[in-house]
Amino acid sequence: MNSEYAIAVHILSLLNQGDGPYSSEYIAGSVGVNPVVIRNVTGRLRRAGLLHTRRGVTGATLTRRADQITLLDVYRAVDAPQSMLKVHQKPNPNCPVGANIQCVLDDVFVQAQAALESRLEQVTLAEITSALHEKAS
Amino acid sequence: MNSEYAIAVHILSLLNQGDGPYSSEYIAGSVGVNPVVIRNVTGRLRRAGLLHTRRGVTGATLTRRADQITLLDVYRAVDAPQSMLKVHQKPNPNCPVGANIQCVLDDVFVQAQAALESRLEQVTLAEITSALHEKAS
DNA sequence: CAGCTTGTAATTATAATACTTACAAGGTTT
DNA sequence: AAACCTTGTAAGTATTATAATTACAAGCTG
Repeated sequence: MNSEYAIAVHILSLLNQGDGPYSSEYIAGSVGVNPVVIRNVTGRLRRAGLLHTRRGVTGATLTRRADQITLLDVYRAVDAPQSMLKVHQKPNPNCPVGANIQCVLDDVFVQAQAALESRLEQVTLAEITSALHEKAS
Repeated sequence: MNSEYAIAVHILSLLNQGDGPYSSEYIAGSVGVNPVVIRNVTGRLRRAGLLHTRRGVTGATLTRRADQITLLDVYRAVDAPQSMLKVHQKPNPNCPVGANIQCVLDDVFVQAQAALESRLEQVTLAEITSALHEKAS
């Protein structure tokens, strides 16, 4: 898991403040990374339909209200893995355990991942913004 | 996340078959990694109190029944991260969003992680063994 | 004692992640 | 139109994480 997910939420939180437009360079300053990283992440968010950008013109805008964007939407937008729990790659197919462990583990890992994603689905960008305001005051 | 967790479950599943003792080299053959990797993981499992090994003597044995070992026990035994979702490291403290995003995100990530772990807690080693037998038949 | 085992430190190899440079494509301003 | 911005992307480098391996001390057993 890389940190693009956290960066994506950070970007959307900024956009949701409203007083834009924000250039990729400005956002990069807030996030603490190179502007190219911002442009790559906004690219994914755009392809996922969460925001709108135009080549050559400064700023990005959300395509829908913040209470209509869940953290699961964001998770799926970035290149997040199917399951964060990794199965080992080379079990011995000649061993009764080795032959089937990947399949059995994958079942469990998918269920655990679903539980995690279900929790992310319950949090909206609007709630993140609220929490940020609360911390700031 | 590394694959030590999957390897740990694999090891415990082997031990739960009963017809041991299994040397680290034998286990390595089933898992598909170097014997040293097995010895490192069994070391963590031993320190977590899940199995018993002795220097110089072949084999490892479970310290309790398989239905008393959950996948969460195993997860905590290996060096699994507090949260699998990573917060970005260098947000700008002079920006209202950057100053608080880590804290807000961490709250959410901890909750999501708890949901995942709760699911792991519901699965026992005994159930993994059952699933393996079912697949094998 | 000889020959095995496990435990652990240290090293190397490989892969994942992060960072940066470079530049084309497109818009805006004068 | 020209100068100067912006975003989108590809490509290359640096850094870090992970995996694999070597080496050997500590310990058991016959």
